[in-house]
Amino acid sequence: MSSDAPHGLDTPPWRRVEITILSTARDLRAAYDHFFEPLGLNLTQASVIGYVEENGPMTQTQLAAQLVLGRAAIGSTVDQLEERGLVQRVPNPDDRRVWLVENTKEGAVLAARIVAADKDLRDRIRVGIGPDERRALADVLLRMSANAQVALAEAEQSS
Amino acid sequence: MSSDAPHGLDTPPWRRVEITILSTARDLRAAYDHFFEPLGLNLTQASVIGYVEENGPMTQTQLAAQLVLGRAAIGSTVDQLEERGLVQRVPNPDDRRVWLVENTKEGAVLAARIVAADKDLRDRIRVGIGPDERRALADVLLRMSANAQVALAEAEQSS
DNA sequence: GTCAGACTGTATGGCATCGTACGATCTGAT
DNA sequence: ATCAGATCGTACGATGCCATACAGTCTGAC
Repeated sequence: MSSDAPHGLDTPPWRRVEITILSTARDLRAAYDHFFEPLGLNLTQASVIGYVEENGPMTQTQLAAQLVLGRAAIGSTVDQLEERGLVQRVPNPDDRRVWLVENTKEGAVLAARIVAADKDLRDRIRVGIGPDERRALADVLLRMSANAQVALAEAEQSS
Repeated sequence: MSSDAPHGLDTPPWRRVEITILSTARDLRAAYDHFFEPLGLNLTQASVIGYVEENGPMTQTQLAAQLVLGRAAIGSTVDQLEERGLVQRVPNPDDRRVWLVENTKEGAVLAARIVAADKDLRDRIRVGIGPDERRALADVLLRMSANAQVALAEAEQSS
């Protein structure tokens, strides 16, 4: 959260929704990273462990799709987690291109604490925001995302 | 926008609003960057020129506050723009700590094209999204931002 | 006046993610 | 059986931003 230029409710920074989305994203990331810091994790790392714990072993591409990140980003995240023994890559005999990422025992233990910290922060972030508002929020965001992707594709094509 | 793991409406990626915000932010940035690419600018650079053109010369700290970025980020952006002769730092006799950032003639010329491209893309991104929805969106985002900042401050304090 | 504290811009190092290119592997059409 | 094309994970360089620390400058209290 840009501590230099805090961006509170009192001083709506700019009328442009787009800027607000970008800065909110930064604030969220900062908050999550700090909440996971006692566990020695950042948001992405925690998400990987949490997601694998919840849904079982899966390939990196599947993880990337679910967390909406590129394959490269997931790859390096798994590297970090593997180095710390929280996650392991298991070969898949059916498809030798891929790994199945699964939590180690240590990772599974940590996952419980991740879920707890995650729920704690999520509840804090959602204070005063109802489920209907969150649904509307996600809905509009997804539409904007889709619009942005269409615009991007057209721009790339015409160049 | 993670071209590896596109994140369309058909496949809602994860139920978590927070992830959606982060990925939408990336999509928006990608779209803006590509739209400004013919001008040789990225989103931040274009915003600086556009904002200065609209509101007159201002200090870097003011710019940072308005664009919701840190002072360092603005500083390096102004560096880049100054190098290209689009912007200049004018000393302020009343306060020798600060510069007034203003557009050069060349910058002002470019500003017109920036505003046009900006409006074009903004219209595309807002297709199917009414002003009321945008207001609600910004409102909820700002509240989430504020909540995140509170949570962050408490986390830092307790550590 | 003076001086502690606040503020401005800069320098530096770090981090998460992207885009692209690559070799390895799978798949489907022929 | 083969082979072109798609897909997987990885490597590499680039980018945008942050946090921190710093020196110069202003400001307000005494």
